[in-house]
Amino acid sequence: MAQTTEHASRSSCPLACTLDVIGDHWSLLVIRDLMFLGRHEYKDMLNAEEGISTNILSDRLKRLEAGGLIDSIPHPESGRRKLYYLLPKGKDLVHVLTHMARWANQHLSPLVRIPPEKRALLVNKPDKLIEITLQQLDEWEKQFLKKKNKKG
Amino acid sequence: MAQTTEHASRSSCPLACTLDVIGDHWSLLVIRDLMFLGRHEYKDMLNAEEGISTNILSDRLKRLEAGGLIDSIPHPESGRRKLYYLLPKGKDLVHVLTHMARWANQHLSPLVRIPPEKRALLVNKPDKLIEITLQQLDEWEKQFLKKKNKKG
DNA sequence: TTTTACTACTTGCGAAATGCAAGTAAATGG
DNA sequence: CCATTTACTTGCATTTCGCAAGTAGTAAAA
Repeated sequence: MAQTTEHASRSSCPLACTLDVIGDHWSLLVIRDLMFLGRHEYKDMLNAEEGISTNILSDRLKRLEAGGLIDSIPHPESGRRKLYYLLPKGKDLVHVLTHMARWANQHLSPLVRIPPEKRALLVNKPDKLIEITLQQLDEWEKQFLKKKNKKG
Repeated sequence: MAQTTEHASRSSCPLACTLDVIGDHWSLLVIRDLMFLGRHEYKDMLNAEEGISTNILSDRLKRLEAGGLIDSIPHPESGRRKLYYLLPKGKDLVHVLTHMARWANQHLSPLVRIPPEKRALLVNKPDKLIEITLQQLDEWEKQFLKKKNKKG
């Protein structure tokens, strides 16, 4: 149960404790990449439109790994590549992220672009969207983690 | 629709846009204070156990105000005091925060202290907890904002 | 009335985090 | 073998945060 951030909290408030783990700009974007966008490699996350720096990406992956939210395996096709994936602790943030996306759709909409089918689900059936998301993560795992029951 | 953070996003992703507004450690704690803990004054937030600095608190209040999430009025009893409160845009973050609290309860529980009645609601009836929270905010507003329909 | 205390900030400066761009080591691919 | 890819690491400038003192306005106490 490592406390992985420089804001080692003096608080026992649940929200403060959560923010100690994921309360910075970049950590949640990394989790977003893994959860919704199928970005499992360092270079994929690095090339996302938000423009994270290499040192920050590396640092955040380390922290999330240390906190038990993500893990990684060597890529099955290449020894120089690496695949990151969400552990259950990380997956359980799907509700937080989904409600954030709903909030953005409601309050920041001129800035936000969501594909229409996704937007429809997000607005009308958020639970269904969550379910679909988690299923897709399951399928990814079946494909890539099936050979080793590693922290599955 | 001001973009109030240094991370002016190059992204149209809803999550990235949300994190541009509230994706730092302190902003969500300010919103938590207003939403769940009845801390409506600067000095109350300053004295919370997380230990925010005066300049950061002042800065975050300004940003949240500029982003339309909160507003303030003079305290009815004293010209040197000030009351901050959530606008609808800020209140709509109740779902995000509630799910964060649930996540903490599930995954960070040795660190987290939640009063038993609240924990029961959080775990079993989160929607009820949200409803109660919003009602309490309504009542606060009826008491303090009733004299001026100010951005109510 | 004057003095003291409270309130919401502001400020100066050191510490910490972030961002940029170049560099490095290991594993391919040609 | 050389060139490219991949996942980082590093040096340094910039930005943000944290600490503590300071400020201006509004009471409250003497």
